[in-house]
Amino acid sequence: MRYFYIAKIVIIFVQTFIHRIMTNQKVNIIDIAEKTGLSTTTVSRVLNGKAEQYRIGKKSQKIVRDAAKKLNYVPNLYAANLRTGKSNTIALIVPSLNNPFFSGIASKINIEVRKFGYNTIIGDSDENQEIEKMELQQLMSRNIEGLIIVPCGNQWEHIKNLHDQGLPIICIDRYFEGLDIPFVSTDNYDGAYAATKHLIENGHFLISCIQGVKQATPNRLRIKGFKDAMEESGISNYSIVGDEYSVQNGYLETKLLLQQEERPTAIFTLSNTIAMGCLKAFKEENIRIPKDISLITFDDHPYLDYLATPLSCIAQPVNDISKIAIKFLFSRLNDHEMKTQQVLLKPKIKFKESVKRIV
Amino acid sequence: MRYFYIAKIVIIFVQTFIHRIMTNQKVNIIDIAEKTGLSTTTVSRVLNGKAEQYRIGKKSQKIVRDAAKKLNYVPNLYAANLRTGKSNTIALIVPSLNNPFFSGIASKINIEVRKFGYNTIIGDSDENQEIEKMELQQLMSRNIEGLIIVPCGNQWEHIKNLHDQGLPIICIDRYFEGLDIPFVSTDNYDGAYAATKHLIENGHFLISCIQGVKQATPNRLRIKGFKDAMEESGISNYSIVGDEYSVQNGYLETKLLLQQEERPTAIFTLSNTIAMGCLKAFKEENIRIPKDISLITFDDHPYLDYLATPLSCIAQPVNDISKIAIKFLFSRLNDHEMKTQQVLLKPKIKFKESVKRIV
DNA sequence: ACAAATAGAACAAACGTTTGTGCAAATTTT
DNA sequence: AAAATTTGCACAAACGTTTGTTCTATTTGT
Repeated sequence: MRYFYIAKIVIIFVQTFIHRIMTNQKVNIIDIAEKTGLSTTTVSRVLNGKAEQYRIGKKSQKIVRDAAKKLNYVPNLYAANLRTGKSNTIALIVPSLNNPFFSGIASKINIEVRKFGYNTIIGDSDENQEIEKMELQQLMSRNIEGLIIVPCGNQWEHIKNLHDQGLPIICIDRYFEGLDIPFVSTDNYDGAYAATKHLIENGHFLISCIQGVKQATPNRLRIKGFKDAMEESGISNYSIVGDEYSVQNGYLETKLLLQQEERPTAIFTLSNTIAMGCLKAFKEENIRIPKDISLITFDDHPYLDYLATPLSCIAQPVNDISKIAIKFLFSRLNDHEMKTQQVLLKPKIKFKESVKRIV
Repeated sequence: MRYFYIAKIVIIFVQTFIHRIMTNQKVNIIDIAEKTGLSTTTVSRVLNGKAEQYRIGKKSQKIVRDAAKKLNYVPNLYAANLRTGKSNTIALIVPSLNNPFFSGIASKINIEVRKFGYNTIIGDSDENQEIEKMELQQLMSRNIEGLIIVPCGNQWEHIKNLHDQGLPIICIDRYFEGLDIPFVSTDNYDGAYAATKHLIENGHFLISCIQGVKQATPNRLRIKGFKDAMEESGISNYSIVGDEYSVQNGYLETKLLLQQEERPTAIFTLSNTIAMGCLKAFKEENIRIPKDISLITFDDHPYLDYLATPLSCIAQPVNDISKIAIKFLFSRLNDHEMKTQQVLLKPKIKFKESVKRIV
C-alpha cells in the first residue's frame, strides 16, 4: 500500500515533468511560489516592484527574484492585462511602410515609445481605408492604450468613434479639420505657398501641380497654398492633376503633361513618391532638370542630394512631428482631462538645383 | 414595498448604465449572453465560427450575431489568449526601420502575415544587440507564435534558446552558420564575387571594399567573395575598411580612402547606407562617378536609377525573401516536426553607369 | 407507445495574473 | 504584562474567454 502511493507520486511527478517538456510549458508565478514556499501574491508583488509598498521582507524578495531568474520566468502579459486592463501598448498605423517618409516616422516612434516602457504595434493600411478599419478593429481587441495614426482616405467616423470612447488618439501628417481629434502635422498651406512663390519668382507661370489623395486635408491645403500663390500673382492658367500618393501616379501624370501641346515649365509634386514617378517619366522622355523643366517637391529624402540634379524640396520636420506626437499621447495617457491639442509645424524649404530661373 | 423594489431595480439599472458610460466599459460575451438570453458558451461558439460543429440553431446564431453587432462587441484577445494560449501574433525584428531595405521587408511581411489571420509586431533593434534581447524578452511575454528576425551582432545564444524552446524562428538577411536555425537570405558570396569580377573585368585592380558589421555572416561571406575574386585574378593589393552598416561609416571611410596617396580606382560598398555615405563624401570632394572613381554597391533602391550617375548594384530579392520566410514560418506553425530549412537566393546584378572601363 | 438517437444549448472549470482584505507573529508602547 | 502597533505574508476573487462534458427536449425508429 505504501509502495503504491510512492509509485503514484513518482508517476505524477514524471507525468508533470514530461508534460512540461512536451508541451513546452512556460514557468509561471505559481511555479515560483511552489519553489520558494511563498504565495503567488508575494511573488507577484516582488516581481512588480511593489515589494516595499506591501512590506515584503528583504530576504523573501531576494529568494523570489533568484528563483525567477533561475527558472527563466517570463511573465504572461495576457494574464496580467486581463486582470489589470493595462496593455502597455500603443498602436501606430501608417499608409505604407514602404514610403520612407512613414518608415522614418515609424522608426522614430517605435524607439521613443519604448522609453516610456510601452510597446508599439505597427500597422500598414496600404492606403486602403477598409484595411485601416480592419486593423483598428484588431488593435482594439488588443486593448491598445493609445493610437497614433496617419489616416488614409477621408472617412473619419471610425476614428472619431474611438476618440469618443476615450481612446487617446493623435493624427499625424494627415488629419481632419473641424474635429476635436488632436493632430501634429506640417503647415501644408505654408509649404505649398512658399514653393509655388519660389517657382513664380523664378519666372515660371506655366506650372502644373501633381497631387495625391484629393480629399485628404494636407492635400487640400497644399492645393490651396498653390492656388493662392498662383492667383495672387495673377496667374490663373495652371493645372492640377493626379489623385494618389504613388510613384505610379507621378509617372502617368507626368507622361500626360509632357504630351500636351503647351508643356508646363515647372512641376510641383506633392510627395516624394510622386516626385519619383516624375523622375522616371523624365528619364524615359530624356528630359533634363532644370534645363528642360523645373521641379520642386514636398518631402525630403537623403537621396535627393545625390540625384542627377539635386531636388529642391519642402522638408517636413519628421523628427519633431514624431516627438511631439508621442509627447501629446503620453500626456493624455497620464491626464485624461487634457484638452485637445492641434499643432502645425513650419516646413523648411530647401533650395537646391532643380528650379531654373527663366526670363 | 412594491415601489421600493421597482425603485431599487431602477437604481441598479441606472448605476450600471452610468458605470458603463463612466468607465467606458467594453461589452463582453457575458453582456451578449444576457441580452440574448443565451449562454456565454453559445455566444462564444457562434462568434468563433464553431456553431455548426456544436449544433447551434440557425436562429440562435443570427440572434447572437445581431446582438454582437448592435452592441459593437470587440473580443478581448487577452482573455482568449489566456485561455487558448494562441496569440495569433508573430514578431518581426529588424535592425532599423529607417533602412529602406528593412522597411521594405517589414511592409511586405506585415501585409503577407495578415493574410494568414495573424498580426505582426515589429521591433526595431536599432542595430543594438542589447535592445534586441530586451525586445525579444518583451515579445515572449506576448506569447508570439513565431519570429522573423534580422539579427544584429554576432551573439546567437538568446535566439538559439528560443529556437530550442520550440519557438518557430526564421532568420532573414543575416543569419548564423553552423546552427540549425532556418534562414532565408541572399547568396552573399555569389553577389560579392560577381560584383568584384565585374570591376576587375573593367580593368580595375585598385579596389577598396567598405564593409558593414564585421562579424555578421552576410558581411563575412561578402568579404570572402570579394577576396576570392581578387585573388583569383592575382590581385592581392586591396583594402577592406569600415565596420558598420551606416551612412556615417560610408562617409568617413570614403573620406579616408580619398586621402590616400594611392587612391583606389573603384569602391565596392556592402550596403545601400554605406553607398549613400560614399556619395556624400564624393560630392564634398567634388569627385565624379565614374569619371574619377567607379562604384558598385550591395542593395538596390528605387532612387539609384535617378542619381547623377545611376549606380550599378547587387539587388537582393527582397520580395522573395519575405515571401519564402513567411512560407517557412507558417509551415512550421502547422507542422511542428518540419525540418530546418536554410536557403540562399541568388542576387541579381544590375549594370548601370557607375563602373568605368579603364585601360 | 416506448426506446434510441439527435439536436440544441448550458454548466463549470481553467488559463496566469493582480489586489483588497485579513490574519498571524513579532515588535514596540504603555 | 497587557495593549497597541507594525511587519510579513496568504486567501480568494476577479479579469473575459474557451471547451469538455452534461443535460433536456425533440425527433426518429420500431
